[in-house]
Amino acid sequence: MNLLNRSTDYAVRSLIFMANDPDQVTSTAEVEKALMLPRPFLRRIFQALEKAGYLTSIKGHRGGFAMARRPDEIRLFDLMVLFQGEVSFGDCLFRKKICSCVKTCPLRREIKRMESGVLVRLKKLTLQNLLRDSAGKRGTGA
Amino acid sequence: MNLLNRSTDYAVRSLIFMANDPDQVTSTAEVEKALMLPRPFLRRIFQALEKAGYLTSIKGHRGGFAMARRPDEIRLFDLMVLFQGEVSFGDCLFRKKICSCVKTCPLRREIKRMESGVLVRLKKLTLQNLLRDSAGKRGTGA
DNA sequence: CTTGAATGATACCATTAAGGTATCATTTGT
DNA sequence: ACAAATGATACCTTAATGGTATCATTCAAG
Repeated sequence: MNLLNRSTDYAVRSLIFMANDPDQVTSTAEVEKALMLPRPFLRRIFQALEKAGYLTSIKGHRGGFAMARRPDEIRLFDLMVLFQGEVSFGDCLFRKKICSCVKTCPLRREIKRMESGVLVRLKKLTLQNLLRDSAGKRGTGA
Repeated sequence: MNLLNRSTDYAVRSLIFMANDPDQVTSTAEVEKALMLPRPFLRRIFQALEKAGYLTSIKGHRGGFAMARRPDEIRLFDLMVLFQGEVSFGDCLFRKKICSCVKTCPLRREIKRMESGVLVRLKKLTLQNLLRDSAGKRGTGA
């Protein structure tokens, strides 16, 4: 199982990388090289980040992307929503409909309880928190 | 996202159902009828539960399955392992190999922290806990 | 004023896993 | 003997994920 999918994961890694030089313009090519992530995929991710307001894009020769928000304004939770949709552990599995017993289902109740614990943490966790630890210069980033 | 997949989910529902009459032999046909779950799929699930020691099977006409363990000995966590494999939030996504930075990756560290919170709960949670709440007779089970 | 390096927008593709079905053999109560 | 059950296993279908490709546009630099 994975809490994050690739898009989210790559987005976080890239943002950490870029946040080490917040004013610099970074091209997908650079990120590809530095983090060894596939460029076309990165492009799609960055475009999404741009649309969502995390990055600004600079077009043309020597273009690229630059941070549009401070790292403490970027929450992991929001990135997950962006790339994975609703974050939830307990989508009812009962034949795709909500089963009649949602309200009382003890199993779901427990699952939801665990979910909310994780959600609290995810919503608190910002890029800044991750940066603090990954300390320092542009290297492997993570 | 879902913490449980269908197999686990159906397994839990079925076990709850069966545990309401622990000594009775229950056929997949009955469970299909009562819980409206697809019989061939249930069969596969029950066979797995039997192999893993949760159920005993009675072959032949009027056969079926019976509980082989007490509900307080059946942990959700173990069912998940059985039907979903290792329970983990943070399988490294970095191109399928463990990336060089596993040890220090701040992202992974956080993910693992959340994971362990959930694992603690999952390992504590038994069928008995779920039964207590679902209270009573064989009905919709949940 | 052309060239090449970059993004914008989008369509396409391939693989895998999940969910589910089908089949044939065997067992066993009636 | 028959019907109703499991044992074992192979097969199928679909959707999501991860990733690629393409064409148009922008723009700095020579």
